[in-house]
Amino acid sequence: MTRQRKPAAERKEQIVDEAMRLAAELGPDRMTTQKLADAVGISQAAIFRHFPSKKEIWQAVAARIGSTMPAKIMQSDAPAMERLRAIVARQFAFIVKTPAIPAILYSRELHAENEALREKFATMQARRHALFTSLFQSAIDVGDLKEINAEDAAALTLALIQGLSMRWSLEQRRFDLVAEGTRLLEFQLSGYAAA
Amino acid sequence: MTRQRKPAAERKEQIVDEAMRLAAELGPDRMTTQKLADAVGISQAAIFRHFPSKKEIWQAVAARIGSTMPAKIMQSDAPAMERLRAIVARQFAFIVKTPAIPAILYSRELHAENEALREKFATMQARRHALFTSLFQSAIDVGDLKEINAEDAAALTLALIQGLSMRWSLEQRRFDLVAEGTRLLEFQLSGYAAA
DNA sequence: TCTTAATAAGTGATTGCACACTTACTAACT
DNA sequence: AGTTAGTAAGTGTGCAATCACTTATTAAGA
Repeated sequence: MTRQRKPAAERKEQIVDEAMRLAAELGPDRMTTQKLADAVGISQAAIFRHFPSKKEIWQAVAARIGSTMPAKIMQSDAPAMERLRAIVARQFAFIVKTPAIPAILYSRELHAENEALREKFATMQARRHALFTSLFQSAIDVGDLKEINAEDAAALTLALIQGLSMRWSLEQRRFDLVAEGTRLLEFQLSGYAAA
Repeated sequence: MTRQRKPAAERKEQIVDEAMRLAAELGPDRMTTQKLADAVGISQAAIFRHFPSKKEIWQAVAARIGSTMPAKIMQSDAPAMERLRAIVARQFAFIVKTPAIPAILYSRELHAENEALREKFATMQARRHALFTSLFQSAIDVGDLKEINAEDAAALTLALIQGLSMRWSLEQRRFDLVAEGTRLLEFQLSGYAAA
């Protein structure tokens, strides 16, 4: 076999790429180092030159997801609900572009044994809940929304995002996540408009 | 080892019981026939006297879940939103009593290779969506709710149930699913009340 | 500017373990 | 005595991880 050497940094990136693709395609538990090696185009043993264990590969994947996640900022002068819409839309679009996210995040198997992943998930969750709550609250404060419970509204929005993207992932991505997601968000928000 | 014989029917029930418990605890993919045998208190080989393959165990679990699922009927003279509340509450309560449900239903691994399960899931999903839609629609028709899109409201309610119970399952059932769920449903419905 | 030593990135073969499933035998009920 | 529910000890497979070894790339000394 003709060897195709690549610098380690590049190869590691490639391994992470393929790991994410395979995780989305087969499910995290069905991704073996052999399949991963085949996808990358190197031997199974070579995988372990770049990562000391399979677990480390998942850590790298988690790190990659974390680092490419769109930053949640936007020009702060836009109305709060516009910002919320933009954030949610961007979130859905990101998931569509990175289908490994629901596959990995919602996999019980990884959750059960990967402390770091569980931690990361909980933190993300809490941060988004706080962000959404503050957005709802400021929209209420300026009178754009009626007097609702901002925390509940935030929790409902989060459940919407998660429930929908999980179903999208399980149903082999058969429906248009962005369209369906933004449509349902629009519907949810229409109930809160100030009288 | 002292043998503890039991009639096959009883033993099969017990195996299904433990399979559900372990699936909820460890995730379906982490449930091995050895762990299952330990939990039941028989040898691993004995499992295969009662089920020809592991796949058949999952079929039996699916059948059990299907048969114990609460029927969705209620006295039809109650207001539609009361019926919806009752159905959703019962659904959450059932999940709490049967935590294997989200673990199995939302597992990619089983989804990927168990055609029957995927089918069942899709059918359940469609039926519930239709039921919820009709309930919302009749509440609108009698003037209990304002003129909203009943299909969207139903979809949002379903996403709420699924998103929340998945998170409850992943987070090791750390929060009170029934309380949180009914609270969020209440909140969702409050937006639709007729003016 | 050519050797040449050092290092980086690969390979095929193997190990050890966990798994689903099988086989040959055995004790308990009727 | 015959059937049934069990066991102990296997089999083969797939897996992550390791091993001894090879080839490509880089860099230093002449």
